[in-house]
Amino acid sequence: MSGASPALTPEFFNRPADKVARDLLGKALLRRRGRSLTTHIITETEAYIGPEDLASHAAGGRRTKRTEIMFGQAGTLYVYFVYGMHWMLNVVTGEIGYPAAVLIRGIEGAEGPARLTRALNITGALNGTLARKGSGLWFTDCGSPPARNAILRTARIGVDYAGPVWSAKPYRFLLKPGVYGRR
DNA sequence: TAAGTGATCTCT
DNA sequence: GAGATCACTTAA
Repeated sequence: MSGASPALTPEFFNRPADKVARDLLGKALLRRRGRSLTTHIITETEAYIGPEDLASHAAGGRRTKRTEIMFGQAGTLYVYFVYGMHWMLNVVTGEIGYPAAVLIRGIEGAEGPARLTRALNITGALNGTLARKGSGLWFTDCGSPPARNAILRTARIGVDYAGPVWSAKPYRFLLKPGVYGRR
């Protein structure tokens, strides 16, 4: 259960973002820095889905230098800087030309989107790279997927600016406490 | 509950 | 160029 498992492919990510977000729970995030390789179970994700999604950076189909990545190849890493101090790690999903991504919000041992990027030393240097084995960061299967009743769905965090409808969408996914040794 | 921190985007 | 905003965390 480590770098030996095959990496999740662009095909895995070329699906609706909410499905990808759900399926990433219990998967492994692998980080290589020099000779060190670490493996981390994903415990929390959020989906940002398409031009209609007012919580998304690409809401309204907005294409800027920053959001351009979200329109690109599924499986590409989207890493951006926010609040003057935090890096956020996302993976692009869906067809090229359709802006969508999944925010990785938590891994076992580092719950919280900024905490995990700090723990794994993830920065904008990874922005725009394809997540694949041999790059600095990629994903693998990690045993059998969690049971459906081990997964919680809630509204997304910190997206009140999106208005009542879109901030309430149940696009946040997390493993129930106790699953995969999570406390 | 509020401060911290700086890139990014939208107006002039 | 100026001003607002921000997919968060920490310390109180």
